Amino acid sequence: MGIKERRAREKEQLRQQILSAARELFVNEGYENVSMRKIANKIEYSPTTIYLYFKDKTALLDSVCKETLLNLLETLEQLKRDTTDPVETLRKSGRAYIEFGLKYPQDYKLTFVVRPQFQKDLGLEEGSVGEKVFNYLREMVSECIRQQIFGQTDVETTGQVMWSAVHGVTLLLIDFPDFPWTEKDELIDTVIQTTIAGLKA
Amino acid sequence: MGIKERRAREKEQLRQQILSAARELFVNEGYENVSMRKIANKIEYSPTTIYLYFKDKTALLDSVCKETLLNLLETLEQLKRDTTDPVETLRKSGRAYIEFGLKYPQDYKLTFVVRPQFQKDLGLEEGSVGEKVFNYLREMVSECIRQQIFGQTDVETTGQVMWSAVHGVTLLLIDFPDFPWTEKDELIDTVIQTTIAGLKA
DNA sequence: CGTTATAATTAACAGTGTTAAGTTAAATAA
DNA sequence: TTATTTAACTTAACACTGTTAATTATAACG
Repeated sequence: MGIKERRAREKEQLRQQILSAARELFVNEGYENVSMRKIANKIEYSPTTIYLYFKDKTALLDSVCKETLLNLLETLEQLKRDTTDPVETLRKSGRAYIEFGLKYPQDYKLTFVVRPQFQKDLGLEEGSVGEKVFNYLREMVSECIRQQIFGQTDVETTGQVMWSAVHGVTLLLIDFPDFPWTEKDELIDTVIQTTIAGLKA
Repeated sequence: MGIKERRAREKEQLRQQILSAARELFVNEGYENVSMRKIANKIEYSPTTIYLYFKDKTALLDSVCKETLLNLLETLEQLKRDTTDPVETLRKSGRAYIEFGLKYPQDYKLTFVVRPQFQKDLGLEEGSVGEKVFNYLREMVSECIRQQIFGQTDVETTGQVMWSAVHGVTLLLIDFPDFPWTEKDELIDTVIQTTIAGLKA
């Protein structure tokens, strides 16, 4: 019965091929400017073949974003293993999050800005990768609160405040590259430190 | 020579008619889901007539956004006139900014997220409305620093930190409406207060 | 009235996401 | 091996999109 397995493997391979072609095009040319025919051309299949593997264009986008989030999650969890002080972990995580966004700006925007617009019910639903990323944030914040480092005592609100700050500065740096920002690293540090200081107060 | 004036007036009137039809549709159905034909239908003209008044769809979008920003600017400046305490002004301005974004989410995203991506030279360039909004923020922050309320002494960085926070929470609330946020008003207040507290420290 | 300028329209092009029907190729059964 | 069934893929088509060029209607001027 190795035949079925081989075929399943081949199917999975083509699925991956479609996915990486889509990612490359989405990232380089923007979701709106990439047509199904363009993706099909790139992988040398007919446009309709894609529909045998993905329900529609937004499902394709969804899969691309999921991969990206898994990537971010891995980076963050590695970081937690390497640090013990909760505030320091939070600080480093904030930095890692922002740097991830700046390193893959298109992916970041696709995941946190474009996707929710097209699939309002998805993004942070139960069991999703997005939820896992926020759960990671919850844990870190929760540890800070447990050790009575923060004045603010609500885990949810505290996490959301932190997320707002890093999300905001990430997008501003991405979207207005020509704005006379304070030197990038300094700005990022100040955003994080200010927010943490505010939470301590 | 009153004829020419009347015709110019009529032209301007139709221009405004197009603009407000476009705004209404953009806001209610989203830029992507509004076709030129839909706008044309609404004003009972042929689609191509629009092109006699606006270069293309993005130019139409541009005009809509500019109006929106002017609106925001006016709201903010009114607010400054009504308040004396600089920190209080800053707090209220942050609130007004966020509420503005939540009231016109499409406009907000188009102006601060989508548009800069496609028209890199626009958005905050010299003389633009966007620049004026940030200048407003500069003034307020500057006053706080002058009165030695903030520990942070750099006007630019301080303004950028503040902007990051409000921009971030605005977009998160817009893009993830189903996420279990802390009660909206409380979250907004906490974001602003935390950031201000952090800047004071 | 006839002429000229201008405003608005019709028809068309090249492209989009997506579906239904048709074709090819490979695996199974006889 | 040959016939049949099943899965994979493609072709053709639909109803849209933004936009342009050519054309017609309308109003102002000499």
